Amino acid sequence: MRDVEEVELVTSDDFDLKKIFECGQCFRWNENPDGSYTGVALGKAARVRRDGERLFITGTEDDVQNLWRGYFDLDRDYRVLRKSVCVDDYMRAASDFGAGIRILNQDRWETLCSFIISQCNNIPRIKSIVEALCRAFGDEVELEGRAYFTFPDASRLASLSEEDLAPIRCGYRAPYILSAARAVDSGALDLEALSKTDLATAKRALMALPGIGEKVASCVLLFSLRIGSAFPVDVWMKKALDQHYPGGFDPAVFGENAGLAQQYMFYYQRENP
DNA sequence: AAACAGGCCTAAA
DNA sequence: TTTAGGCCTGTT
Repeated sequence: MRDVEEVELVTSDDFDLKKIFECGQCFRWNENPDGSYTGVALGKAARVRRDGERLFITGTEDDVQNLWRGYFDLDRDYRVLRKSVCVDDYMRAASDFGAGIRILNQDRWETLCSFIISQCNNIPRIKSIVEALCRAFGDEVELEGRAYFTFPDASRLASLSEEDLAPIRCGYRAPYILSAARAVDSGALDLEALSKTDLATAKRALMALPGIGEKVASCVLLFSLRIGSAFPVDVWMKKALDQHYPGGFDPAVFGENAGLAQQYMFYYQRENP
């Protein structure tokens, strides 16, 4: 294995690789035996590792400035954000426990497609379907002598048939993927434009597509459109809310940080069932 | 073997 | 407006 160029990521305190990659927001990063993570995002394969307090990622300084800085949301101070969601004892505990989580700014189309796949599936299967999709239709990229595959563009999938998707074994989600791909490819659904609108507008536009409901739409808003008030509620979140807010709950108390509050609640619930 | 998994859709009250 | 059942597939 030849030496791979690597640069240091400068971060604030709240940056925990395990929590960031395993709090349910992404599906393409995997832990290595040494505790580093390898994954593919934004068209690049990369490995991220911790060395004490320091953090390194393969690639160039340009990659950090142009890709990873935004992807890892490095320009926001999560210690401040974390404090802002401590509205009660429960949230204090949850955000304490989840300290280190950051909300990634992921590719919009990849996020939409991945969360369509996520419905009624467990994480291992979501990951295996996404991986199969990339292997079949993405571009090959190399890292440390190994081949990885980028997430295929909407335009690449738009021309496919359900039969073409059969090998990835995504079941009844195949037509949903294709219709979303065609909507994005044709411009009927402009994800970048939606990222400049508000929660209600963006959510409505996404939910107009078949196979995209409240939950999937909310994940897309939060994880790729930078709409921080989005508050995805899945089965884990339902449990958490029933348990801690039996009288009902309005995420508006968190304002623009509702999504981050959701991540803390979700992670706390999953790790302490 | 039958139930279930990080939803969504449709039909029916 | 809310609720039940079905849906591809893989795993337990």
